[in-house]
Amino acid sequence: MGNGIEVLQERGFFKQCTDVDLLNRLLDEGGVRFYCGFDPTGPSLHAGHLIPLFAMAHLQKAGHKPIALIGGGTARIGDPSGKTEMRKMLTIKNIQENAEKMAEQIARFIDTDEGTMVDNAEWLAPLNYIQFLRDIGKHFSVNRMLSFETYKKRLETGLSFIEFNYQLLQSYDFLELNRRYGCTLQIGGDDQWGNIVAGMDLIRRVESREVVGLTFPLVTRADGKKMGKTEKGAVFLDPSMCSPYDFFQYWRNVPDNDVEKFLLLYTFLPARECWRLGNMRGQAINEAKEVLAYELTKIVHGTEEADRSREAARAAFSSRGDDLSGIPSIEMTSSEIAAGINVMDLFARTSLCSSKGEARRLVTQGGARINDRKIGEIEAMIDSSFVENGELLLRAGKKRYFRVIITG
RNA sequence: GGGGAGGUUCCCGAGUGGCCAAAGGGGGCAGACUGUAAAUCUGUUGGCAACGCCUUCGAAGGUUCGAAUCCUUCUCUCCCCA
Repeated sequence: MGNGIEVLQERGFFKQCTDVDLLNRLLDEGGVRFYCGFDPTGPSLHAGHLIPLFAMAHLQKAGHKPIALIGGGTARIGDPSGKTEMRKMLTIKNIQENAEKMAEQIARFIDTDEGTMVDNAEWLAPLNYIQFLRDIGKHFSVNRMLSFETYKKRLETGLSFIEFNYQLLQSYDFLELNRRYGCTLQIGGDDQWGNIVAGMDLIRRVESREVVGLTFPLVTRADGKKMGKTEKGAVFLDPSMCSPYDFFQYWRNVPDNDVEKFLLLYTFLPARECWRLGNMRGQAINEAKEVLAYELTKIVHGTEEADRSREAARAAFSSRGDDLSGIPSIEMTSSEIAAGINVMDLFARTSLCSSKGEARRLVTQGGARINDRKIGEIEAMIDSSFVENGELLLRAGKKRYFRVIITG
């Protein structure tokens, strides 16, 4: 078994490292304490967080000890890295709620025994300003900070002092984790490079200890679309914000040229298998996409949901299978449907259309179907005669499905 | 603190009294093509009880028959000076 670094390199997690030789020496010794931060600025982790989660899992499998740092303190500030605008301030209560949800989600990826989940609010919140400036602030050169790309960019659009301080806080986190847990490695997305290097420098100055930083490449899609974005927003890990079926479908529909890369990054399948699947061409690569979607959905939502999603997708798009239960649904009473409901009203009630105007457009343009029957008239009334097997299968366009289950 | 420039629909960005629900681009959605891919082409893109009505152009007032466009106050951002 290797020290973990070759796994990361082989699978595409390796972008930059502050000192590869040192990293190798450290990892060879085994049991390295490493950390990665997650700021609880939203109610759920999303596709963009998957890379660090998988990286942590790989390193843990190689025998190292992860620390998932929840940025309950730093989230009160907002990291300007990679952003062009200031992030709006969140309430402390809000941040705490987010933090709890994120902790649960992170726990799906790493084994969280022995207190490997910490919140930096623990040491950042009680900080004394004057003391912090004396102890930590003196080690930072504004000139140097301004030379960083992230700040340069923000100088054009505006950078508040509070955001400018983010780097000091993240550096202090690294220092604190080094002191408390002997943490010697910080990993993160490449947009964190500046912050990681700053933390490394701080530890060298204050503790005279050498630590290492490693970043992952920022993942992009071959078609230039934003990673993890759907028409309705981000691909969240929280099933109430993005259903397992929709999550599955996002990965099932990834561009051909990304399949191999994503299999390596977002599944635990052996690299050899990823390459094999990624090499498929034409029609055949759909099989590889299904594997990608299935494996990832399984990790995030569990085997049962992954099975249901796959079955539903097969039933909807191919002749294989007939179990559509994995497709998102709402319920409607039989008396309600017996009375009849207008097509537009019906579609507008599902997540297929967000307004009646949108539903009208869908129907007018010929994209609305119920149980495979095209509905082109906006006045059309849907009643019991449309029901099959106790439900209505609504379809918008070629690949968006939704079920209306008739009850009572 | 002084001076200047600005805040427009999901985003960027036109519009400086009626022809403005607001150009253009991006994004989204739909149709054609196809492999539940990409690329391309076409249409469409505030809401609704829809030949009409309502809400939107930083916020609140005001002028006017009529304002995103004019005036007042407030607020936020950027730039220059201190």
